Amino acid sequence: MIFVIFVIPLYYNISTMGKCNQCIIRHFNSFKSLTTQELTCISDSKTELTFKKGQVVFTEGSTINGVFCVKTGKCKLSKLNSNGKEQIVRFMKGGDVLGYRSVIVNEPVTLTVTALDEMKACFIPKSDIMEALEQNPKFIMDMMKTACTDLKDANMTLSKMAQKTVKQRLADSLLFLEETFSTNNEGYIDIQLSREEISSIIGTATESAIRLLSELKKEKIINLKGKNIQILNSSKLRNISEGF
Amino acid sequence: MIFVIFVIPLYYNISTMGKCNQCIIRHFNSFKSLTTQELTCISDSKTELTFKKGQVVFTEGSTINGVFCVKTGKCKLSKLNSNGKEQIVRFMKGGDVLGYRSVIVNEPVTLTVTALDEMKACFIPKSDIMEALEQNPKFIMDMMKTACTDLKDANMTLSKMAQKTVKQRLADSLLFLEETFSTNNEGYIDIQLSREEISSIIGTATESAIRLLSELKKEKIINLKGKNIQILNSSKLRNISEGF
DNA sequence: CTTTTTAACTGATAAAAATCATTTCTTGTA
DNA sequence: TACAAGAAATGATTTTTATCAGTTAAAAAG
Repeated sequence: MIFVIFVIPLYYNISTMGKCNQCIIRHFNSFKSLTTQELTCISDSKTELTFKKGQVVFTEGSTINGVFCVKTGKCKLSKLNSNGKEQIVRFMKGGDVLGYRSVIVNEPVTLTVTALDEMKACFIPKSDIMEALEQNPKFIMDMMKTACTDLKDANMTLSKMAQKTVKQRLADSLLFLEETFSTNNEGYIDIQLSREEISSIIGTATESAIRLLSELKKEKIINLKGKNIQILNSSKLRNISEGF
Repeated sequence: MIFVIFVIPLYYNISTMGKCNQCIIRHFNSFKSLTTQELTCISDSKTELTFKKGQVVFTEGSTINGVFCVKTGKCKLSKLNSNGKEQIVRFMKGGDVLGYRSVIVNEPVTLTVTALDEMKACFIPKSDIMEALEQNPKFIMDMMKTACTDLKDANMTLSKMAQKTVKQRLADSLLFLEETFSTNNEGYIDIQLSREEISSIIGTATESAIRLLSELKKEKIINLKGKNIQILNSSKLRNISEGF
């Protein structure tokens, strides 16, 4: 049903919408539970931001005073390790809410967020979010469910990371990326990542990631064109991921 | 302040306490936010359970109709991978609440829980939990914070798993186990794990875990006596964990 | 108290992955 | 358009880790 709502107004220019009330994106996240009054209140205090590709939204350890509701574009959430290597923990796209954990627990953020393409997001002050959480039981329940789902995903990823080989993890990540970001009209996964970033998802050396991508290409399981990746044989990829 | 409450009634036999009102454990989790009335209600419908070492509380994929509030003992939360190997995702002990994610999202559980020693827990029916969540804003906020903290920990673990070597992960895990379960009067970490379980935490072959434990023993960084592990030099262990 | 079973350990070897070195390709810029 | 800088790719080598095989030690069963 949500999709119907989305499909109809595609010809809108989302980025110029000023009122939360009219924002389609909210139907994809917990903000759908907010009342008209709450949305109006947020509309008045929110800031619309645009991040360029590679621009950092916030850095691990910093204090943020609100959440970012992603409207368009994509970003990566990563952690810098003691050896200086980046580990990508998850991706976010339109509809996702950035920084809610930090706001709710009232702690600095623990992840660094970097835009992967031109990304537009609304910054909503902490006070508005906290007030809505306190006043609106449906809203807090929805946020809670988001947190729980994120937790489940994190545990799943953890278990995969720990037990799969690099090749299995790469196969798994490619399938995940296609599922999350779909494909463009040429059939390529609709996200542009450097080889280094791919290696940061699967937690391996960049050279290893490159080598394995080339292998998969040679085996005609994927197709590579610059940073574009196309999955040619997803069932084979699934088999690799499962270790067959 | 919470600790004061705990220290005084240590001579109670916790396991025979019938009333949630009088239960000390709740001061360590979200149940501290429940009203007397809510606690009384839960008291009436809860079941007190005892699990033997090795006993399974619930299995991945099953549907549970309530949460388990752990009173004493320890358990492991794990996931079975396609290759048949277990991955331990986290541990729980007295004060922790098991299964809340499943109850809130209304989905089957995604982890298997197994007791690691004699474990006592109260089973609280879903209806009681959901009612309290809906009625008591402080309670849902506390649960939310728990979920957020669990999420942060899961992301941290994920990043560690992905970027550290097996030896680094082992060092890290030993420090974590000591921090979480403290040491007994002989100085050993107060949890008994098989070598296979240790390898399931760090995601490696059992033989590798054994070999690295022996190495650490030879280097006088740890001491081993059967399943008991004592950390002799935690700063060296920290250095290993950080890759120095 | 033995026997049986299971877990812990050790060595040898194979496989996987990281590192280092170098080349080729892209991309942005003068 | 040419050039420099960075990214991607590839080969050679080393290190790490898994697997296999076998021994020893500990725990459970009779």
